[in-house]
Amino acid sequence: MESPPSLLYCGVCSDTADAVHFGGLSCRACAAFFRRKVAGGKMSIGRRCNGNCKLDTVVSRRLCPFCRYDKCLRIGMKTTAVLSRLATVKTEPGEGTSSGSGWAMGNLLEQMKEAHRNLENARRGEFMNEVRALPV
DNA sequence: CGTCAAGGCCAG
DNA sequence: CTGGCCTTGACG
Ligand SMILES: [Zn+2]
Repeated sequence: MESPPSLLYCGVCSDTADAVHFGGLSCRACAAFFRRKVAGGKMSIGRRCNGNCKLDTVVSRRLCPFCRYDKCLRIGMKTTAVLSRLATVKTEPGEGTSSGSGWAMGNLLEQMKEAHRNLENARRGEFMNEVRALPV
């Protein structure tokens, strides 16, 4: 089948995504980046942006590795999905509110706040990492 | 059995 | 470090 590439677009760089990754629309690049950042915990960012960088293109996204990570969480990607395919956007156990996924509902804000909370934790961890990652 | 998503490894 | 392709696993 000539699978039409027009359907999924990366919410981070607007690149063509072949599928949804970690609960968020992302291209392989962003997915791999996210996974390596979370799963591996490696990568030296060494960038202290306030998160006001405008990541909209395939070029601006690579300028700020942290901003990309920031946007990744905002588009719906969650670190909990890394190393676990059974953690994406699914009806989380415990929430039996009729029908409806965790998203697109009243708890949408909850998800957004959760992502933002992760950002604070991530930024803090990144800050310590970049400070300690200083060579000599 | 088929499809979708994640993980791993490779190349630039 | 970034982007991509391939492979494997799980779920439907
Ligand atoms: Zn992307």
